[in-house]
Amino acid sequence: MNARKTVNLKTLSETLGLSQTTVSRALNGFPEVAEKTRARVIEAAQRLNYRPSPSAASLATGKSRLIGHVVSLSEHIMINPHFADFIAGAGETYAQAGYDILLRLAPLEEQVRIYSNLAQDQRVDGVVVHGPQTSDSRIGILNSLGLPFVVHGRCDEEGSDYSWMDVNNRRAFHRAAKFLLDLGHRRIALVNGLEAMNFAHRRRQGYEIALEEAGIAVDPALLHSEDMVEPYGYRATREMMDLDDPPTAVLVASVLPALGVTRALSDLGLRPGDDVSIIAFDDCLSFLQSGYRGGGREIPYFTAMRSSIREAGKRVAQMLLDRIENPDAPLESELWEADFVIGQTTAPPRRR
Amino acid sequence: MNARKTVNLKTLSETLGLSQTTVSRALNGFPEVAEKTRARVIEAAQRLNYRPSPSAASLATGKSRLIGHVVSLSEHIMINPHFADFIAGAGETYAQAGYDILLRLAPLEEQVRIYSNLAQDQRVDGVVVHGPQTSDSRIGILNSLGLPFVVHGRCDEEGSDYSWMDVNNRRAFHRAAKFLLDLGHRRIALVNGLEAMNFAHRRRQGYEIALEEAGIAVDPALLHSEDMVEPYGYRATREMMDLDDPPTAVLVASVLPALGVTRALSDLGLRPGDDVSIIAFDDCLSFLQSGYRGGGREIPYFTAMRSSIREAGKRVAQMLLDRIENPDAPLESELWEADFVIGQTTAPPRRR
DNA sequence: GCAAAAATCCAAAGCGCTTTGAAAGGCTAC
DNA sequence: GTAGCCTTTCAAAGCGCTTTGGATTTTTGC
Repeated sequence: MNARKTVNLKTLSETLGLSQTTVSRALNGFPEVAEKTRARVIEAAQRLNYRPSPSAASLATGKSRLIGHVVSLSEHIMINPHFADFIAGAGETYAQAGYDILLRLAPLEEQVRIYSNLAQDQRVDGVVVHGPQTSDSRIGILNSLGLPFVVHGRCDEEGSDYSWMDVNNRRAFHRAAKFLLDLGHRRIALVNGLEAMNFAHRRRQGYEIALEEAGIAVDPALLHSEDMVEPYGYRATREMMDLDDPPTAVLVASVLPALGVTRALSDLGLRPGDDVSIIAFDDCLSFLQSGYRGGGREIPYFTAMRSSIREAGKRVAQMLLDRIENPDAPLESELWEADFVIGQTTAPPRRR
Repeated sequence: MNARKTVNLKTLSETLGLSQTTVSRALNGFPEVAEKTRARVIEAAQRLNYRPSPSAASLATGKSRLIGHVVSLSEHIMINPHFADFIAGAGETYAQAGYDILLRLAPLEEQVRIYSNLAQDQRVDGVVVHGPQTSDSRIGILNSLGLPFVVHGRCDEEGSDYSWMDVNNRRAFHRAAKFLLDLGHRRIALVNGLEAMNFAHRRRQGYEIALEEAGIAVDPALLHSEDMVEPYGYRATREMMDLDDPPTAVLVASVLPALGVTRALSDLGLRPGDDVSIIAFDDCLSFLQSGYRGGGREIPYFTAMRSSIREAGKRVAQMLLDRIENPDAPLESELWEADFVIGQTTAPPRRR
């Protein structure tokens, strides 16, 4: 009825016959207000549908309750589809804590400037760094800006310390390669992500170490490094299967290009597993997932290294919120091991 | 050197020997300031790296330069992957105009409340409505809140008027079904999206009208309606191919389930096109795209109805920004026609 | 040359919140 | 009863911007 004008602290406190100070403190849980008063205040606030203005609060406190995610469109002018799942996880955590996501698209080379601006403007309370390169200038800048941040992944830069959460990509790929080697494969291809990205770099290391341990030389013709999309897997596979000595197994950086790999094989009349083995890194992308959540009865399609990127989003978000709450706490980092699941796409190599 | 404390309007105006008013107006392009003064002000602002505080500006003007996107996690607890591409388009438009995205995850049933809060808090200057249902309560609320918004899609609710941008889904599916009918198919399946969504509802209408025109009864056994993910296409296809009278062609709501359809066929030793025709709605998802941007030489894989969801994002964002600039302008709406492209997955039905 | 109009610029009042520093009220202890 | 100590509440000063309603200066018109 009388919700004509939106009620603010002033009118609320006048209604209650209290000062703005007391009302503000009552609502923000300060100890120096009598519980009885607090109850009165809270009741009135709810009844009058009072909500503090975020911009006013932000101006007064310097906190925006916004978390920055600056993402770059990758080569194909797209948002990395893995990002959607990451953000789904992170967003859930933020929502519970009363934070929102501020999303900005910007090419990598502008991100340093953007972080500076976001920090100076106090537009966000913290940021998540996506897709760290092997050596990444964003880290140093963020540290010097004093803006809380957590890196999803790592970079190998010495010196500056920072919070991060990563999957043990090197070990995962080492293990997968070893699995194929143990099956008897000798010609193993790596359809990797962009190796400027640190995660891809590490995956390659794992792969190479395994080959080395088996006394097998790395063949550049079996190495690919691109954005992890479906057509890439297709193209790479078609190329390699044309070689004189084609691979008998393929290690793929994501289920997305792995789909391309299977499509290529299918075009060639080959069957994954029987003819060519495939192991993919499975980020548990929700729109591709099959039989993972569903009780585990079904045999998954791909043999895979598996780690939910959505769970990673949750965890990174939580780490960041913790840092924001407590900026002086020691830096944290977490390394997750990927699961290894055996599906239908691996078998010993076919005899020639 | 003296960048100790961040420079604000006050210090900047003192440095210049001007009032805050003049400096503010000079920077915001008001006409009543001499061009010479304006130049001086702008120069000084840049030199001192002055940036107006967003929260202060927001408090003073009531504008946040934030666009709200409230998205619900769909049944599979995921962000719809189509959304990522939409936001990639929209984000580009926003970035150019100096807006950011405020992203919030929330189940559909909470969105009405959330919109009310966002409006009351003046946290966003406008919102994009995603995934409109056939009858959607969000529209009415937004209109009564006076918060500028544009709907991606439409709802069929009478009465309340609103801005929207949609693809002509009914016509696209009508045309695709007709194409299959003309090829001689009589058993055509529809692997649709969730029919609570208006777009899916309209697609089904197009499909049914085409069948009706051809004098063919709709067979419920050939109708599916679920979240558009890969395993869904797989499962639906496996089920239908087990029928006594299996379909000879499938109309699929997205390339994602279409991948599942091909996987199912491949498992059955059937080839898309030769054995079973497939037409998919292709949103030009960037991570699946093949040979679309690349000059058009290659024959696309799927025969498809095609409309870039990324371009839709761009357009919707622009429409929203226009509305925010000029809230009293007449409502706009746009209906896009999908392209129809012939790929490798359609052929006349195989003779029995 | 002078009144009127136009062009510039300014002081101060918000916007709605948090927080400092102090006052008032209520209680205990002697 | 009153000094002293919590407890509870408050007035007022920001936070950094925009904007209203003048004031001042310059230009224009005749």
